[in-house]
This record gives sequence, structure tokens and C-alpha cells, in this order.
Amino acid sequence: MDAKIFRERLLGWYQEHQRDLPWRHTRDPYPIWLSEIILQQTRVAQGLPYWEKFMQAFPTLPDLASAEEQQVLRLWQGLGYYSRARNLHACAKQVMEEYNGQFPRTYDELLKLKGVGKYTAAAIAYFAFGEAVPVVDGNVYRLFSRVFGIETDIASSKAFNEFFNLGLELIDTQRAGAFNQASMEFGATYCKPQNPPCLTCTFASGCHALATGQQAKLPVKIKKTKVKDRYFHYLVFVHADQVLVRTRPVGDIWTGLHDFHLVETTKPATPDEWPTDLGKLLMGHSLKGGDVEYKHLLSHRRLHARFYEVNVPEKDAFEGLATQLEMQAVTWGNLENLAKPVLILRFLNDREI
DNA sequence: CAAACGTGGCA
DNA sequence: TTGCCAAGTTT
Repeated sequence: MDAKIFRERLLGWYQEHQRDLPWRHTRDPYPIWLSEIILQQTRVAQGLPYWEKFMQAFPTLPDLASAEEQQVLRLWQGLGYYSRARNLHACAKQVMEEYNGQFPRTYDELLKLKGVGKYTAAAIAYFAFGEAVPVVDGNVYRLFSRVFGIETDIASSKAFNEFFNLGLELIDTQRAGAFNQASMEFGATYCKPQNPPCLTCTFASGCHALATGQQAKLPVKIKKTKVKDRYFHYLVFVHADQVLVRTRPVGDIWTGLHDFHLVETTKPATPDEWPTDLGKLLMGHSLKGGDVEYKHLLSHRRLHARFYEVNVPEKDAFEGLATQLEMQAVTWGNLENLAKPVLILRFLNDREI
């Protein structure tokens, strides 16, 4: 399909069907950057409330830069991929210190910012500064691969260059218009991963995938990792209105966030089957619970968390137990008042600790 | 460059 | 229920 035809159809569709999103009403790079970080691997419906929360709490870049990292993480709770929150904060400080509080205006400079990769740099360069750089995200991979019949594995590194170069051909450098927004929007809401409505599509004539019935096969994405199961047996020690929390170790899921002491197994296990003596040890200490299960599903792993609430009548008597359990970096606190970001699991909502 | 990183919606 | 995967970046 000719570049001009593609562009006209895409922009024609977009004019009719674009969503009204708050970060589209501005060219201020700050709210645009914030939206792009939040929307990495995240749907608009899920990210929008967070964008609003952040804009409320930190209306300007200096507000965010001068905040405590803990406060940023607390606001990010529940969104996932928490390194984004740390990079967000680090980036804000970086722009304040290295760029005099002004976002750099070019793709190459934007790429140097923390948490800003090829996609986000292109998006900001385009949306805030009008640089005609094509964005290549999951939606663009899908749209281009289907319409033009590209069978390159989109997980491979050369795929990016191939799609980026195609984007350069398709984008109109003279009057770039809303090309990038339109291609992402179309991929997100019309040329969907499953069951796209091809018969009424504006690209119905000329689409390679429709002509060959390859909609479900494209884009090609080779997946390799197999699913692993992890079983977390949480011990929630409770004393009056306080619980024992700890900082999660670096190098694992939820790094630096807070949760409770846990025993991990690779299979379902009851306390007496745990690889430590913990289960037996706790039998004498009113171990209750075991009825709250939190299932966490990822593309390549399944997390199963079960919670055991352990009542601690006297903190002093507990010290010996804590030593035996080899518990480290733990502190007592009221979850509501903790000044630290706490990993909110369903358990907490259920129990109102 | 493969692997790791969260969560929630959908069929 | 299970699998797929979404406006990606970092290591």
C-alpha cells in the first residue's frame, strides 16, 4: 500500500474515532512524559487514574523532583513495574539538575533520560516538540505487520529498525499531523490482538493480513520462557494494631517494597512440609489463617501467596522467636501510617490490619 | 540479547 | 480456568 493512501486512511479514521485523553490537550513535555512512562506496558484505562493522581500531587516537574522517593512509590502502588517509579523520580531530578529544569527537545537528548527508551523518546519528541520521529510500540508492530505482511519476529532487535524505517517512509515530515497518535490509537482500539473487525476496516482493501487470512498470526512474536510456579507462605505477625513488615530484597520481584516474612517453596506445601522448622515452631503460637490466597499471574511465572496470621501477645517474648526465624530488616508498624511504600496485597484489604 | 520486571482485562 | 498480552526499559 502506498504511503500516501495509508496515511490518508489512518488519519481519516483517527479524526472520527480518537479518544479524548487529558495529555493530548497540551504540548507541555511534563504531563506528556508522565503519561508515557505510566502507559509503558499498561492500558489507558489502568493508567489514567494514576496520571491524574500524579498531576494532582505533583503539578509541575520541580514538585516531583523535590518529593521523597518513598512518596512517589506510594503513589505508584498497584501499577506494577516499580522501577518505572524510581526512574520517573530520578529523571525528574536529572532534568532539574542537568537540563536546568527544561526537558531536552530532541530525540537523541531525550534518550539520555532515566527510564526513557527509544519509544518514549520518540513519543515526547513528537508530541511535545513536533519532531517527525515515528513511534514504534506494540500497537505499531501489530498494525504495520498486518497491513504490510511483515513476518519479522517483533521480539528480535532488528525488528525495531525495520519498523522504524517503515514508519519514516509512512510519516509525512512536512505535515506530520497526528500520525503517531493515530497509529497507536488504531492499533489499540481497532486493529486489536484478538478478533479485529477486519471486514469493516478502513484498510480492508490492501491489507496483506486480511487478504491472506493471517490476522491471528501477525505480528510474529516468538515466546520462549516457560511458566514457573512460586509459592509464598506469608507469616503476618500481628501485635495489637501493628504488623511486622520487611523490605524485600534486591534482585527479585517487588524489590525495595514492603511485605512480610515468608517461606518459599516450589510446590504447594503445608506448614509441616516447609523447608524450615518454622511451621512446627509456630504450631505452639496460635497460627491461624491459611485461608487467604492471593494469586498473581505473569506471562512467565505464577505466584501463589498464602497468608498465615500469627498473633504476638507480647513483643518481648517474640524477640527470641525472631532470632530463631532469622528474620532480618523487619520493623513493626501500623500499615496505614507507615512512611514507607507498602506492597498492598489483597490480604490487607480483606483484613483491615 | 534473553530475561526480568506487575497488573488487570478479555475470550 | 488458562493463556495471551498491553502506549517498554534495563541489565
